[in-house]
Amino acid sequence: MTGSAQPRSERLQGRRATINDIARLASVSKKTVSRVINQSPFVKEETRARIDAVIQQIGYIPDPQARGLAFRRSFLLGLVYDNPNAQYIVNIQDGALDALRGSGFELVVHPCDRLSEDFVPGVRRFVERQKLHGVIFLPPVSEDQALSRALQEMDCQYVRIASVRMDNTSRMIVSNDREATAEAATYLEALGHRRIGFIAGPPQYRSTHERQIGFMNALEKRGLVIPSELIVEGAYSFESGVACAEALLAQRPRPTAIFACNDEMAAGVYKAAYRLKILIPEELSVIGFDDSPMAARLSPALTTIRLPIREMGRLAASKLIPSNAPEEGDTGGAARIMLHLVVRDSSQPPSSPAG
Amino acid sequence: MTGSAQPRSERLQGRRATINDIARLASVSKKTVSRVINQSPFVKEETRARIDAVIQQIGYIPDPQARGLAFRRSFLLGLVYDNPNAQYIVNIQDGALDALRGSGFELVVHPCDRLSEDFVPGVRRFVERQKLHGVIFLPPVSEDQALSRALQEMDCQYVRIASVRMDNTSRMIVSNDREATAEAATYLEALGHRRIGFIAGPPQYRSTHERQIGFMNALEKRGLVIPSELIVEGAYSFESGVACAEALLAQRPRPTAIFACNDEMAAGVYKAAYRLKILIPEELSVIGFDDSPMAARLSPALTTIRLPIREMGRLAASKLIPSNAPEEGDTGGAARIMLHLVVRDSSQPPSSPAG
DNA sequence: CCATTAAATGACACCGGTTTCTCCCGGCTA
DNA sequence: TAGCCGGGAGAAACCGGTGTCATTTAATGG
Repeated sequence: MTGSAQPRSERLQGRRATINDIARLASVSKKTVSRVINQSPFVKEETRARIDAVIQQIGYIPDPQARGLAFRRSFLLGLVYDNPNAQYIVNIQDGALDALRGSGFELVVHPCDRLSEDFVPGVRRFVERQKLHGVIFLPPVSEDQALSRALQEMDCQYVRIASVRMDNTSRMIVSNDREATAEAATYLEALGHRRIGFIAGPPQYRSTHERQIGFMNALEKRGLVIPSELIVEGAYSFESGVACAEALLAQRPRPTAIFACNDEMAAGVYKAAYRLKILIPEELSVIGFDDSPMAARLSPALTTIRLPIREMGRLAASKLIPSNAPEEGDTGGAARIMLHLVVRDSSQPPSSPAG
Repeated sequence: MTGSAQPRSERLQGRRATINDIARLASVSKKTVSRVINQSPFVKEETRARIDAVIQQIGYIPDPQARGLAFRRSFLLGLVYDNPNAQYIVNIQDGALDALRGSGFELVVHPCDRLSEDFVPGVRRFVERQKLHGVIFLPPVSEDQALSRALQEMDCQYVRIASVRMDNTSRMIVSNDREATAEAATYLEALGHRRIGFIAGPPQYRSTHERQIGFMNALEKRGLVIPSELIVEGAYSFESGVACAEALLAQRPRPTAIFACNDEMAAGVYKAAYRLKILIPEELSVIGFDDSPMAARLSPALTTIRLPIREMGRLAASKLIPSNAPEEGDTGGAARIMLHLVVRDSSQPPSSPAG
């Protein structure tokens, strides 16, 4: 009895089970097992059941490397981003991973430097070496034209997350930055603000223009034009936010509200106000953009435009993996993400309305 | 002439070059090319040079999937973390990717839920399916005993990032939380603070105990014992920070300083102080822990203990990849990370020293 | 009942590498 | 000169799957 123990795992000592083991145990060829794994319709129900049973019993999991080798494609998705944005990446990531759960795909992260000489070749190497199943590009890489061209000839599907549609062919997750900033502008105007400072982003980002256009147009519609001295250009960084806010707050009459094109810069506004002993929101209303984790943690909590980052990541990933039920709102090409203003404690009517 | 053009890329039309192409072009067997790729010493210098030349010229890159299949191991590193900590993960990640650059390894991220039934099996599946070359565990997963046991039998090297040494065998990146909080405590005491509130973390984290012990011991050494009503237990979350701070600030006499065991909760202290119209730092000094991106963006900028997260990620990854020059400070087993207090604007001597 | 056809399955090569084993060759020893 | 040794290189099998195509089986028609 002792020698012939271990009835089940014949010859499978410690080794991971392979497709051959399953084939042998189910008395079929490995090809048929392969058919079952890949859900081929040409397998008799009875055979499929038998094979499935063996797979279950053994706890067999096909090797993604071997599968990928044969498929000439991996089961990896790439997430490509440029360093500076660091803050929200984890959320995109978690959203994407949400969509990937149970799909057999994994997410490989790949930061890069868009200004480097090696930017496009680097991304290209990454995609080709790993034979990625798909790639998600975050802004600002998602807006890069050179990369866009390189991708055309690379036989790799990808999704871009950006604030404007790039072309009609590729898949995108587009946010309606214009309408969102319009909403913020309308809100401020309705509160009674007339002297409003605007801190824009750096010109190389598409979102910069979108946000500014939406904001200004909405104000103009309500008969308000912001003088150019109240529009300053930031760099989407905290430090630039401080500097821009100081410039704005040095003017007389002082603006009663400042809209910053992202939360980082809005935090900079807080800092400047703190230094100048200007109270938020009593003497200055502040609105940001992103609803980054920090927004709700500032005191007072920042009124901002919510970017449903996680949801966007989820959508992007789900566009890249084969799935039976297409995501709701998935029109095949671009998916529009609706942004909205989240009113918190950093905004209120001006104490002494101008005009 | 027209027909026989394209002199170089014989038969290699659009296809990616393989080891066979290199072998053919260099007039050697594929095995010899493989030897060159893997830096085998048994290749004549002349042969190696010829092969290298062809590789360069063609721009050949070995396929990691095929290589992995033969090696029974992938060229992927896993980064396993539990969701809630989201904030600093990107930094660990970028640090790790720093170390991976050019190594041929890639990083696969894998969030998980430590409280789920499927936690250990899930991580196990991840590691085994992908045949990971190595894994990095972040706290609190890095402290999990069940996972630790499961890993023993899994033939996969891993590094744990944590605040205490777990055992002597496995590789770790350990931070000296005790000494760091001791430094903060000493600093506060030296400023003249006598009534100091302490917001601890949740008991299931090892770091919670470490930080508390270090803090309290240092104060005791200087003859100061914090009464139990000034020690409250938070959950490492913003909301818990608010609640704990409100509890502390409701006491009379009010504490003149509060140490929160992470920056999230410190931001909560800011919030509570803001609501109660208590000025930081004039009426209340606040110290946090982590030096998260938010710390410097709060107003006033938060005095906190800097966790060199990025550096820790870099170290962890470099411990997992084969490298000629071992990292400095790499003693093979655990690497100690030194933390230090970063004094910013949220701390100053109390306005009316107690005692 | 056999021919015809579609469904179901299997044999074998292949994906792009590595490992194992064998062979060849030149130099050294006996 | 035979015999041994070890560096250098190649042939063939293998890693664990999939593609192609042929073959078997079952279902249908005449």
